[in-house]
Amino acid sequence: MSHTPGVRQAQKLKTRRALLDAALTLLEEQSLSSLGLREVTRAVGVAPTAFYRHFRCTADLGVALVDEALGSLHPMIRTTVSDADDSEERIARAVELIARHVDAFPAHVRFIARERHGGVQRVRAAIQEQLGRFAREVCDELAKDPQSAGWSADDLLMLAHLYVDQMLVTASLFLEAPPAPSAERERVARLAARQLRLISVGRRHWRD
Amino acid sequence: MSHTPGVRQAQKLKTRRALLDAALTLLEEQSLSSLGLREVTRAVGVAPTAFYRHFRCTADLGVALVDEALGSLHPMIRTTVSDADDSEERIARAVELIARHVDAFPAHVRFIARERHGGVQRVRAAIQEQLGRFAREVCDELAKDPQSAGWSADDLLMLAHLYVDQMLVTASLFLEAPPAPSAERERVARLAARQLRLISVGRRHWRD
DNA sequence: TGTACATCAGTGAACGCGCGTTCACTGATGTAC
DNA sequence: TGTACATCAGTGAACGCGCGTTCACTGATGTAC
Repeated sequence: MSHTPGVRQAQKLKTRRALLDAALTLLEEQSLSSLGLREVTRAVGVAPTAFYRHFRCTADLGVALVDEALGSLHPMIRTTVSDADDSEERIARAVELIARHVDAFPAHVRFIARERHGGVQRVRAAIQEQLGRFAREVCDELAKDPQSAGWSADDLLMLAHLYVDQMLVTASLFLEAPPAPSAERERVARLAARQLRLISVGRRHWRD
Repeated sequence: MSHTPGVRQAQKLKTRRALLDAALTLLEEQSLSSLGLREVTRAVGVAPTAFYRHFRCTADLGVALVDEALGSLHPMIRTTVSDADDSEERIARAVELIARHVDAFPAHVRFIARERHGGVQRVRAAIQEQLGRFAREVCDELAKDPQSAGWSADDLLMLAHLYVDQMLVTASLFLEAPPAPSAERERVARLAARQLRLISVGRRHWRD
């Protein structure tokens, strides 16, 4: 039981952070299943064997990255969806929120998009589980809306999955577009907004 | 100019097929960026150097796989969408078509889902291009429908992308569900049907 | 506060292994006459 | 049809290299008294 944080533990966490950050950078141009342990330690500037003080293998590191990356996506998706009512203005704001998140955490977004269907089973499972939790949370959010009166729990969850998938599709489109003020980016934003709007229209007339 | 097919060319094509098939099998449990040339030739039973008679590297092989895999997806998506009108029955049939396609070409579907955002740039680009062509084709199909009267070309393309993405999401859900008659599979089918229905409802009331 | 011992994050040498690529080759298939 | 030569898909040895993992280690940090 150490009450003080401890210099040693602080240094260990710092190295761990450096390993995670280096991995995330390396993963912008390859998949986790080809990421080498030596690559990561080389990028950080520690001996290869230091890796084992933090992770048993690169797959373990991948699982840790999932938690980090989806931890940062979490509030974004939540806000986007609770904003996902009908008004044109609110939809535009939601899309802008996604765009900003992609700008702020491009490596996280890329990692999740890439490894969601990637070659490392445990990482895929971790992502699926987290996205499932998101969908259930979005579902709860939607349930509060008076517009959801008469909807079965099953139908609300269906809609929640549609929103979550749509967020990811949009995020990955922003990822490929040039960053700040570009025509391509505007195009993606307008596309995403109209797709969200179409889903909202479907939602409004679902029980007609 | 050889008028006869030629024993030699036939044998070459046979080896090429074997390489592609072996790669596709190996890619069910890893990503293209970690697929080794020696792995593939070992699985086929030829010398590693034989690989170079067919492809310059595994990325080239990947691009060849994209064309094959999306060639087989092509008619499926087309039929699905041209069926995507309102009736409950037609939507159910479209979903069943997707399910059957996943059963028939699971490795193709997995490959596309995995490499769409995977670590090999040229393969990603090839997939994006093909999916773009699909969307435009679907767009043409939608344009024929009287329901599309008053839709701008842009809005139709937006809807087409929504359908194409939705097809892929659904296909990849079927991929993870146990195959023939399972409760999980039925659950996925019903979910997909309701999502398609919600999109159809949105489409019908788009111009309200 | 000072001392003696324990912990443990990071080291560096060593290992066996499979990788991608090169090269000169072989021998069946194809072609010209 | 038969012969002589060209083509080229697949071979097998060899290469240098970076990989993941093991091990005994070092020395700063932490702990007990």
